[in-house]
Amino acid sequence: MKPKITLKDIARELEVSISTVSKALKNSEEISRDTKEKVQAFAKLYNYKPNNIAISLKNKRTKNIGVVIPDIVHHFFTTVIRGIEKYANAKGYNVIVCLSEESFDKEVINMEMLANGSIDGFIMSLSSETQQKGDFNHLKEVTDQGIPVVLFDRITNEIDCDKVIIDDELGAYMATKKFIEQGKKNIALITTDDYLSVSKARTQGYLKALKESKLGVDESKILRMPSMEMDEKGIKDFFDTHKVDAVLCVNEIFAVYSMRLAQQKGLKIPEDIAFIGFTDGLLSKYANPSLTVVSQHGEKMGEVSAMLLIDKVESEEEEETYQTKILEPTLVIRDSIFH
Amino acid sequence: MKPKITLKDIARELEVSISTVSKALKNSEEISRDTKEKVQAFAKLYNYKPNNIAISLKNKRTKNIGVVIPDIVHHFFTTVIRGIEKYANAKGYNVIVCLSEESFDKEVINMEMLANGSIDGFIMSLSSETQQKGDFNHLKEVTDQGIPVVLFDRITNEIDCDKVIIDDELGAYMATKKFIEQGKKNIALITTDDYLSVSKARTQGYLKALKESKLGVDESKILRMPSMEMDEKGIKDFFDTHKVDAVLCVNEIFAVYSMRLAQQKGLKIPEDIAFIGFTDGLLSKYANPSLTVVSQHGEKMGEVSAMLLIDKVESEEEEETYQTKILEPTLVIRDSIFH
DNA sequence: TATTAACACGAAACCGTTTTCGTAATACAT
DNA sequence: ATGTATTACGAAAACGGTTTCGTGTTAATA
Repeated sequence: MKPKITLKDIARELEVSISTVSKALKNSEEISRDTKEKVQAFAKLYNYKPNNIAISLKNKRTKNIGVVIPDIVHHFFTTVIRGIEKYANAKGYNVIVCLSEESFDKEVINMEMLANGSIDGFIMSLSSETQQKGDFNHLKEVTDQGIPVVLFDRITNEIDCDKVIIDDELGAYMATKKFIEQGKKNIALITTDDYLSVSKARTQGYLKALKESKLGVDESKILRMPSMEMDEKGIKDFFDTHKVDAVLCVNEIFAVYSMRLAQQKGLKIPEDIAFIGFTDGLLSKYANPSLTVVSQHGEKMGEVSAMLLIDKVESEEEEETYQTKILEPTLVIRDSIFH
Repeated sequence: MKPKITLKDIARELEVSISTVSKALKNSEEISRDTKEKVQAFAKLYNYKPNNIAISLKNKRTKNIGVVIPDIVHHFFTTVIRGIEKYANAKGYNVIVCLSEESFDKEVINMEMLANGSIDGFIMSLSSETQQKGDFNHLKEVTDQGIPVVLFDRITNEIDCDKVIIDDELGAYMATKKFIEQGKKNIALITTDDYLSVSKARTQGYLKALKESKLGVDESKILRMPSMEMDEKGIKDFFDTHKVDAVLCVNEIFAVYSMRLAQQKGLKIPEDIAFIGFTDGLLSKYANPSLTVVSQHGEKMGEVSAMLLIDKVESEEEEETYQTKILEPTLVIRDSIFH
């Protein structure tokens, strides 16, 4: 056991003052060549590394960023984290991940834990419960304290801060349009309740495309699930009672599961029924047939979020100007539709 | 903007000393009823929360744990993180996640960043490069400094610390045995080079089961990929040149991709060819047919790791006794084999 | 030789807490 | 009236750094 060595230790051993050691290690002009060499050699020998906590306390900067997300097992969020990590690490920041698990209370608790000095800023995506409740006081408190926040994907307009989203409406619009172009007539949508900002936007895109076409909207072809969680029975019932030849799903799990149901009914994909999902995850790529998806570019989203946050954290002036970056979704064509 | 309030602020406003405020907030017996009430009311009114960084510096405890893993997009690791989060959060700890991305250098850099006071201990799974190099000095340095480390899944015997693994050999043994019982004669293994501790153990389990049976080992039926990364061509070539009726894969991606290849050749699963993978992820569950897997119980692994680590962190005596927890793998039977 | 500038370093404050120890003021016993 | 407990609080050190400012010594200048 060789415990960490401190400035004080070096100062004692070398019989100089702590300030001299500190300056010598920073190569300050104030210190003589001799002393600097002596101190630096000693520090190197004993592998001196400054204590991050002490520096944080002094600088009031932790070089940590807090990420609060609903879930980590969903592929989309993991790619976002990867993007955040990538950018943040390159800038010398660490990432503290907290999971709200779609719970409002956990989101609040996690934010409070981190807001007391542990982090320089937040990157977050709201839990479904928070979006449902519409209570954003915990966010307001944090921004009021001058802690920068970046919201991504699941955002709210009630908080003034930087935001990063993809154009969910456009994504759904593109997908639906694709179905229409390919001659599909009965296009279903499997989504969730509108309290989830992304589901709402996607539903709008779907509706928009249908309204623009001669097909028109048939509300009965929209299945609204209570949450993003899988409900096998709900989907099964829907397929047993509705005849459709194309399905747009707000995530990939709904889509892949639906594909399996269709196959069990003996339907051919994409001839009899075609599928498009959201989120370009492993599931879509390795499904059988592979699933066409609207890619949300999670990694890019993470990078952009981290960039916005770190810019704010490191900018001296506290400008009160916020931007919303809207990323373009792209359609990744695979075997679940014609091509 | 209302910035955070400190003890000093309260002391100034109430015209008492900082120590009195500190004690009053802790309900110390030393302080009179009146003063305590006054201070506590004031603190509540201005929403005083102690600064974590200052407390960390004082206590030499951060209540942060560092998690260094090769990748976050793999389902297994995300479930482990979730398990860690769950336990750690319940104990009041935050989780700092760093990704090595299978790179030795990144692993070293991340550990060094965190080891200088940012965390109370590490939970990690080694990068493939680290296992390949066999260089564990960065781990040794950390443990030498008295920072507790828990290794999970991808471990090494060269470091004395707590470890959590599943019995990979047993898992592979169980899976192979299952194939044999079901009458499969040509059982292939798709694995990686042996430098990955888990692949090595799984290969041993596979070999053991075959040796025990009358089938015996046929080395040509083992495909060793250079890494856990997908190499579509490698697998395709293997299937084009080998006739097999059962395949054990060390991860789910290899398995799901192999299943698709088999289906493209017109083979029936599981009649003509059966599949078992490792890692019980979304992919296995939603594959078509669904994939039988050896479950690694990632979440449990995370919980156990966090428990071991926090126990060490919070124990006063620095016992030099380490344990290795070996979790039992379980076979999750799905449609890719008979049942 | 007296004055000044440059150099090299140390003392001390500070970041926000916790905690030990000392002490003034009061109450009580003798 | 004197001595002793008890109460209620404050001063100060400590955690490990950074940074400002002051100062003694030497060297250069007038």
